[in-house]
Amino acid sequence: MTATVPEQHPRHRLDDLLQNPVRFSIMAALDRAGTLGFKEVRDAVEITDSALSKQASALEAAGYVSVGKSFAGKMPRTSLSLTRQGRAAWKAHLATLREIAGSAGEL
Amino acid sequence: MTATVPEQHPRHRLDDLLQNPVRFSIMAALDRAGTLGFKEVRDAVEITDSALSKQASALEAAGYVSVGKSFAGKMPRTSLSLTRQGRAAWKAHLATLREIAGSAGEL
DNA sequence: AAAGTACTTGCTAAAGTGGAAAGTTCTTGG
DNA sequence: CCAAGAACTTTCCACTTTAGCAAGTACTTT
Repeated sequence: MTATVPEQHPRHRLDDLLQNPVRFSIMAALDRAGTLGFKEVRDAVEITDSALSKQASALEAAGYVSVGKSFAGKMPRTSLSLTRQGRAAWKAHLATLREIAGSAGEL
Repeated sequence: MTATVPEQHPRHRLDDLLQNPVRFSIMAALDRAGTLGFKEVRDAVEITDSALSKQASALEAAGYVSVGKSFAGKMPRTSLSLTRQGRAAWKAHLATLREIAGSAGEL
């Protein structure tokens, strides 16, 4: 016979990092846009520089977003984009949300 | 001319209460099932009695779920179900999530 | 030299959680 | 009648997360 693995609620598969609405929104914005500048994300998600800086660092540390430093003329430009891993985590998270909510046209 | 209301990120419309994965899962379970007993929810969502009791109270206080006390024989039975308001909040929350994630087949 | 741009970091205070354990109110077994 | 359970509830508490503000860094512009 095949051993039955104790089913766990899909909730346990939700990504802790993506639970937070700010990070969720950042990821969503990047997923849509591909790459965005610091200010663009800040304005799109409507948060303070401080908050974005912190959350972006958290996402970077997790390997979900890559932070690129370049220059626009002489001024520094920080651009954000999803890493392959980040995109995968994002899709998995959405799939889990759907699973919990009941995939049927609901969500 | 018509005054332009400063657009706000849909994130601001996410329901704080439904942000929490446990409460999110409880709501999802009740939305699907209609009514569930305390133990059923506890087992479905995989949480401790303590946690469910607390979160259920929070949802009740918010007017999202109605907690019914009845008897199964002589033993008390607590049953939970969504209130009209709770169902509305649930749908709105999902709609906002979809909006942020990018409604296109994504989520 | 002073001010500004683009971020980053330190600090703090408030909130949100969960687990363990004790408490409630009944019911049932000995 | 008393000890045990069942079905929750509440208290206590330790921890984690976050936001916001203020200060700091590294340049550039006036």
